[in-house]
Amino acid sequence: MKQYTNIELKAELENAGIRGTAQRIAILGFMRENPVHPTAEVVFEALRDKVGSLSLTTVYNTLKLFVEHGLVSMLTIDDTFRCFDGNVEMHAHLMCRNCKKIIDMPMPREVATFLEEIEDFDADEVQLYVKGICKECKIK
Amino acid sequence: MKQYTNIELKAELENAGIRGTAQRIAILGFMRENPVHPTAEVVFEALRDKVGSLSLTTVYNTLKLFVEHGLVSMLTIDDTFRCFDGNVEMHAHLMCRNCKKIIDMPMPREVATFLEEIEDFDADEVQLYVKGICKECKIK
DNA sequence: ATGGGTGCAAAGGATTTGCAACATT
DNA sequence: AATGTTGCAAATCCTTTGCACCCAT
Repeated sequence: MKQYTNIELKAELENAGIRGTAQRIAILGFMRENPVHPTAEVVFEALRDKVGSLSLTTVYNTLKLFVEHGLVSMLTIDDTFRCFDGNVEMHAHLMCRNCKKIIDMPMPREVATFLEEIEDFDADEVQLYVKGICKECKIK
Repeated sequence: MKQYTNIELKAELENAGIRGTAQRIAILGFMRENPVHPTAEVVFEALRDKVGSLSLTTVYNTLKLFVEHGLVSMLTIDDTFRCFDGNVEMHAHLMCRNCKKIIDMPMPREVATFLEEIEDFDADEVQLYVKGICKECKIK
């Protein structure tokens, strides 16, 4: 997994037009380096001991800010939790109904074409969500 | 818009394995006859004066029950509201970020193929969500 | 010193749950 | 009678907000 330096992360934040504070660098670093789909709570628990000072409020506010600046995306695949994705490239998601694991998949090519063909609508985001049961849960 | 008789609605409920009470018939009728994507609150406001007795709690519980029995589907296109769709055929949704209107679209054919090709995962639902700005909001 | 950032505590809001009354078989 | 259904009120949970303090420029 690619590692990012604080310098790189700070530059990315400033390129996006926001200040590179310690909390933001830590949160962006976590999102970039971990190919998971964490909730704000998960990000907070992962970083609370690694960052000098960090509150759950800041994680919520920061992730929201990151979404507004296109640094991360928000997934609404499940109505019971809100999670985030540090990979903003267009891709699809599978979610296991049993273990709630979210798996990345390439987006079918035709979806990009579909987007371009939509009339009378300025699309800026597309999400393809598939739900079902993953292999591990099926075995049990 | 197709009209449904109470007899038809009751039969549909009973086919799904649940009792056809007055509240359920009214809610299912509303979902079938209105090609909108209402929240529980909207369904409640639309029916509260038309049904002898109806509570918001019952609307919540009933829509949840309907989803479990495949009578309606739940959309998670927006993280700030949960809405439902009386059309359970596979199709895509566009949502305007400004007016929050949700528009139905045919699902790109390749998505069905994509579903079949997924390995090690038993898919049972797919949602394609597109967000952007609708024509009416763009004009303003 | 000024504007933005953080974090605590409190508020907010949507949804669910406990439970008693009610309806249906 | 027994079981399922409804609806009120209360509880719950996630997220946002108000505000005082802090930091960086």
